[in-house]
Amino acid sequence: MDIEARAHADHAAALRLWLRLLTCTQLVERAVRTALREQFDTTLPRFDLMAQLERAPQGLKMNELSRRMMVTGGNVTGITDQLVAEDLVERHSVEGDRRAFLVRLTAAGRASFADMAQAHEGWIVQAFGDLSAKDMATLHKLLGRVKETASTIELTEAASALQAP
Amino acid sequence: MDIEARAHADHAAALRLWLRLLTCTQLVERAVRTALREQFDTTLPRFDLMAQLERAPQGLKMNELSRRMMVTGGNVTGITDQLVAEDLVERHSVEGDRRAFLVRLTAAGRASFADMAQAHEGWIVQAFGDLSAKDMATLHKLLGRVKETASTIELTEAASALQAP
DNA sequence: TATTGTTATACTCTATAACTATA
DNA sequence: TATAGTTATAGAGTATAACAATA
Repeated sequence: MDIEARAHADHAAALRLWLRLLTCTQLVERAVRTALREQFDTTLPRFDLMAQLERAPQGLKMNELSRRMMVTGGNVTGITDQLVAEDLVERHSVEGDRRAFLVRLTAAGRASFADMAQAHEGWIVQAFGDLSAKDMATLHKLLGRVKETASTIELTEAASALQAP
Repeated sequence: MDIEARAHADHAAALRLWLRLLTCTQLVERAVRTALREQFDTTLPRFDLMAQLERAPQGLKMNELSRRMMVTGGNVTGITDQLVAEDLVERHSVEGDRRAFLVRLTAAGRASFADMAQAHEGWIVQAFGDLSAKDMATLHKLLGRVKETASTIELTEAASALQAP
């Protein structure tokens, strides 16, 4: 196979891989969203926010939540407002910076999250359950490299892509 | 490690794997959506619909587009309407079934898609470019098994999950 | 001036359900 | 009755930008 043909084959393989990655994620994500709504009357971003707080018992600032959830600040405010209204999380003032808050789970929030997390774990184990521990480790490792690369994607301008040497 | 501990470890591995899969997909998907908007003033579902038609030169019926794009029919109608208005796709009547249409790319649609597909290929190759052909094949194969499993997820009721023997 | 967080707004994306026309 | 497609609507999810308060 000459260089050009190999490049073409690699490109096709990358595209196939991307479509399959997208399909897998959509299948699992859709199942999780539906189940969260039907069984717990909540949404994925709400679950995600609570999951972040569960892992950070000392609490997280709004901008840190925003970064970890990969969404902009306004959205975090809205979700936090909802959860505060339901007594699942609390805003605590921060010593020495009157602009900021630490958001924490309440006791009720921890209990609620524990229920959801148990069910969630079941759905995820179902989705990946056919894989051996070794297969899961392989996938995790390879996707780790994708994650590194993808987080540095530079969006080539269409024009310059066509003009590139 | 006893059975229970192994189960716990497997569950944790499945959860980690799911989070990484989700992160990878979100990173790439966000880059693609942004680039499609900025460089081609279009959206991912529009691109997806045109990609389906590119692979089916004879055209596809609305319900087949709906199935392949994994969205419900009303959405396909809306996207198709937009693309028809921009002369990128056409609805052709079907012999022998006056309810149905075959949707096809127009010449302008094929040209437009060719431009976008070239840029898209570049973005995807960037995202997965650090992987060898062998690594891509491994990922593709393992994700194929995830796809099979995930497409049959049964959403256990919260109550029954807790009561299960 | 820069940062933290909020508010207001608009748009994409999707599902649901009622509907029309045809099979 | 069932199917193909459309319409109307509601809600999730997100980004942007202007804003207030504080650093």
